Amino acid sequence: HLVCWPWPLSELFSFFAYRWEEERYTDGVKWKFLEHKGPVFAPPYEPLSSKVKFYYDGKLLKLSPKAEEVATFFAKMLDHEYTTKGIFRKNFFKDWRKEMTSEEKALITDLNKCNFTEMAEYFKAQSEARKQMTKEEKQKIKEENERTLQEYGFCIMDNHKERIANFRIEPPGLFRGRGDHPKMGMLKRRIQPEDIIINCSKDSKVPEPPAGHKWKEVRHDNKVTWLVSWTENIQGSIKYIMLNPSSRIKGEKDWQKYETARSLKKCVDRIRNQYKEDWKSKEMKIRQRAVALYFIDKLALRAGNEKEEGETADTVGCCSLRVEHIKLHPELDGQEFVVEFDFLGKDSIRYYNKVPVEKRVFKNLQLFMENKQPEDDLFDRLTTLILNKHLQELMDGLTAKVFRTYNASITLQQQLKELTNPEENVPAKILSYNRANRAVAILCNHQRAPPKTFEKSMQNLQAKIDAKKDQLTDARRELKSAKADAKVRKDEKSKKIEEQLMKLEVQATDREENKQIALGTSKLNYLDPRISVAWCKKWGVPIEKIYNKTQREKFAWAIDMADKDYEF
DNA sequence: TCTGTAACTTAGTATCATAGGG
DNA sequence: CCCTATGATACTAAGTTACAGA
Repeated sequence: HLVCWPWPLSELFSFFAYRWEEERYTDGVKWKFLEHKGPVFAPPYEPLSSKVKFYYDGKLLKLSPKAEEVATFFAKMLDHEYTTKGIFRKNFFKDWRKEMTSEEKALITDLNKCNFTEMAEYFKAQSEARKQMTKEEKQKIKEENERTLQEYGFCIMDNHKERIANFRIEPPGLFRGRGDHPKMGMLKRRIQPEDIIINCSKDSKVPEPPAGHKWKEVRHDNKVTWLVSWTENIQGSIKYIMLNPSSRIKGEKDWQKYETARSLKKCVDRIRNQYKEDWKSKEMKIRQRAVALYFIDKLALRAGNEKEEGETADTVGCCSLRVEHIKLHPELDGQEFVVEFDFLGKDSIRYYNKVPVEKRVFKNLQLFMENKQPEDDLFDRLTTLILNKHLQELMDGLTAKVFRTYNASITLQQQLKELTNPEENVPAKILSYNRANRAVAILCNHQRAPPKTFEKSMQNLQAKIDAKKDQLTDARRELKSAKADAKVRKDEKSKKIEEQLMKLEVQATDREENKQIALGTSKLNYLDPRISVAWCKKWGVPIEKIYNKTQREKFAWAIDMADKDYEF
C-alpha cells in the first residue's frame, strides 16, 4: 500500500536507518522506482473574437493568430509600468515581429503606433466576469482543478505516493526578470511535448504524450530527482518538475542541510581563528579569501558567483563585490573602521549596511582597493570556486551557503533564549518568536515591498484597539458600580476584554515591525525547524501558531524528531 | 585544471481562497 | 450571509554547487 507523508515516527527512522545502514542507495542513486503522469500543458491559445479590435496607426487591423497571441501578452500587461520601459518595449517588439506574417512585418514597424487598449479592456472585463461567477460555476472550476491535481499532482517514488511541486508547464508570455533585466519583454515561447524530457523508471508505466505528439526523450536516470525537464528559451536554462517539499526526497535533503550546518557549529571557532590569522598572510590571494569569508560569516552574504554580463541584471554577492560597492570610513558617527556596503544582491534587492570591522580587515580592504577603478572587482584574486574549495578542506560538506544556514539557525536559537519570557502568555510568546525570526530575516536581508494596503490595515487595527479600549473603560465602570453578587461576573468580563486588547496590541506591534521584512524565506529555508518545534514544546505553544499546514507537512520530520530539549 | 552545464535551493510577488467581521 | 482583508499557495526567476568533459 501507498504511504503518504506525514508518516509515523517509527517508519521515518526505520527508513533512514535502512538507508544508511544497508546503503540501499549508493553512488548518488536517488530512487529505485518512479512513475508519474507527465506534465500538464498550458491551455491552447483561443483566438479573440473579431469584436475585439486592434489598431495600427489608427487603422483597424486583423492580426494573424500567432501575432495576435503575442499581442495579447502585451495587452494584458498594459497597465504595468514596465510596458513603458525602453528595453521591455524593444525586446518585446523584436520578438513579436518574429511571430508576424511577412505582410504584418512590413506594415507594423513602430510599436508606438500600436493600439492595444481594446484588447486590454477586454481582458479586464474578463477578469471582472470571473469574479462575478456564481457559486456553482466557481465550484465546478474547483472540482476540475481538484481532478487535475489528483491525476497529475502525484507520483509514486519507491514506496510512497508523493505530491509533485509544479506539475504544470509554464505558459507562454513575456519575460519579466527582476530589477534592471536586459531581457525583459522577450517572448517566452510555448512549450510543446516535443520539448519535454520525461524521467521515470524502466519498470514504470511511461506517461503518454498528448494525442498526435511525441516526447523529446524518455530517460531512466535514477541519479536525479526530477520527473520532467525542458529548456527555456530566454536564458537557455533547464527547467524541472520536481517533488513537493513534503516528499521524502526533499525532506531528507533538508535534514541533511541542517546537519551540515550543525557540524559547522562544532568547528566554527577554529575556522574563525584561521581566517583571522589569514588576514596577515603574505599572499594576497589568501588575504582576500579570508576577508571575504569574514563577510560571509559576519554578514551572511551569499557566495557571489560570476555572471555573464548583459545576460542578467547586474547583481553581486560577496566574491563578486566591486570597489564601487563599498565605502571605507576610518571614522563614522563615533565608530572606527566602518565599511559602508551598498549593492544589489539576489533578485536586485538592495543591501545597505554600515559595519564596524577590525582594523586589520579595514587595512586589507584599503589594500585591495588600491589603484583600482570603481568597476573593478574588490576580490580580484578570488572566485567562489576557490573559496568553496578552501572551505571543503576545512570541513566535509562546507560551502559558503552553509554559513548562512548556520548563522540564521544559531541566531534564532539565541534570540529565542533571550526574548522568551516564561511569565508571558501565548500571544506575547509568539511575538517574541516573530521577533527572533525577524532578527534572522534582517541578518539575511530578506526584504519585501511594503504591502499596498499597509497604511490602511494599520489604521483599521488601530481603530479596533481604540474601540477595545473604550469597551474596557465601560466594563471597568460597570465593575465598580456593580453589586456584590455581580462583581465576579463583571470582573471576568473586564479580564476577557483586557486580554483581547493585549492581543490586538501585540498584533499591531508585530505588523508594524514587519512592514518591510519578509519572514517566510528564512522560516522555510534557513531555520532548523527542530529549534522551533523544541521551543513550542518547551513553552506550550501549539505548533500550529508557528507553522501553517503546508509548513507542518514540509517539516514533518522535525516535528516528529525534536523534543523540548533539542539543541541546534 | 578549467569551463560550461545540470541539478537543486532560495527568493519575492501575483493570485487565490477563506476566515472572520459587519 | 456577504464581503473584504489576510494568509496561503502558485509561480517562476535567480541564486549556489556539483559534476562532466575538454
